[in-house]
Amino acid sequence: MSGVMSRFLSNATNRIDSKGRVSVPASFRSVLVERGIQELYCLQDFIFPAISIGGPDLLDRYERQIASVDPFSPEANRMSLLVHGGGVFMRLDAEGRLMVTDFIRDFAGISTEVTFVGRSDHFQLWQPQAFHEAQAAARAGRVPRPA
Amino acid sequence: MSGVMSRFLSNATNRIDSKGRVSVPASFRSVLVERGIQELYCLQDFIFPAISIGGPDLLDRYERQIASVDPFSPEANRMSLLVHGGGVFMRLDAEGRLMVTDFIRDFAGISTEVTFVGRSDHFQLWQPQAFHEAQAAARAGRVPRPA
DNA sequence: CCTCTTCCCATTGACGCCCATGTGGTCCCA
DNA sequence: TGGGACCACATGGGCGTCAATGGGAAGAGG
Repeated sequence: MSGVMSRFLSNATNRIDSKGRVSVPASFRSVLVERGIQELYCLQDFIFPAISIGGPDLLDRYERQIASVDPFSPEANRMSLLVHGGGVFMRLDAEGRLMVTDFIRDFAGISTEVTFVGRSDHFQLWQPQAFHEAQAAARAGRVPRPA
Repeated sequence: MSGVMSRFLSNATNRIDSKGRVSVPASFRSVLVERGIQELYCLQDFIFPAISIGGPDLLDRYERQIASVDPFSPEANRMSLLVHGGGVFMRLDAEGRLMVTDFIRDFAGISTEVTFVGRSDHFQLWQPQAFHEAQAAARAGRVPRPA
């Protein structure tokens, strides 16, 4: 069971409440539990107007990439600006909700609803219509336009 | 808990008050406590218009970097000028605020608001708009890929 | 004597923690 | 097979706590 279930799949759209919270889909939450993920690392996607969310290992992978070049080089400085300066740790509340901060709203263009999209080892937050359009574009075989 | 959190991550923008003080984000302050950092070493970033802040170990790392290049090169000369001639020690007040001196204002172009940017082992002070532009530019460049 | 700094306290708004409600779906049983 | 109890999950909101901010007053230094 755990083998198949322990990855983020499919998508779901939930509403943001008056306090700016949104429920993470239960199927995603169970994956987080199976993977032992308690701290969520959130990062602006490099291509799409979406927020990528995963465990601390997601950050580790980017840091290994940064470590592979000269740490004082402009290249490392630039990557750190994105990965460290643009990333945030968050945690869910007791009911499995997360705060939709301005950081998320502004970058993803989210206002009242959030679409959760599974990406196997992590998941993403999208503005619902933007997700549908990106998916339609992908289905048509065209190259999606970056933000 | 402390393992994951004990690095500077994400960004936040705070206001400078009439006395020229600004609150360091609580998440950054807790990292300073975990690392036992009481004296803050501040210097100009080599690439961006930003002030880098960390513990005394930050100075050590920069000195090692200078030592690793030809000591008579223009590059080493320039770095030494910034690190030794431009660096300054500061401490926070009881409420966790720091004074925004002219040294900081002039170099970073800061006037009324400061953006704190996490850089893992240190953090930086940016003029808010400049930070957003630098991040957008970094994202538009070559994309870091997870290992 | 005046200015700049440091220490202290007040305010307020945001966030975390908690419990309540509603709704859709499922399972059981008549 | 239709009805009803039950349950999981999404959602709503109260309330206490803490961070960010503002400003007064005492102290140091020119």
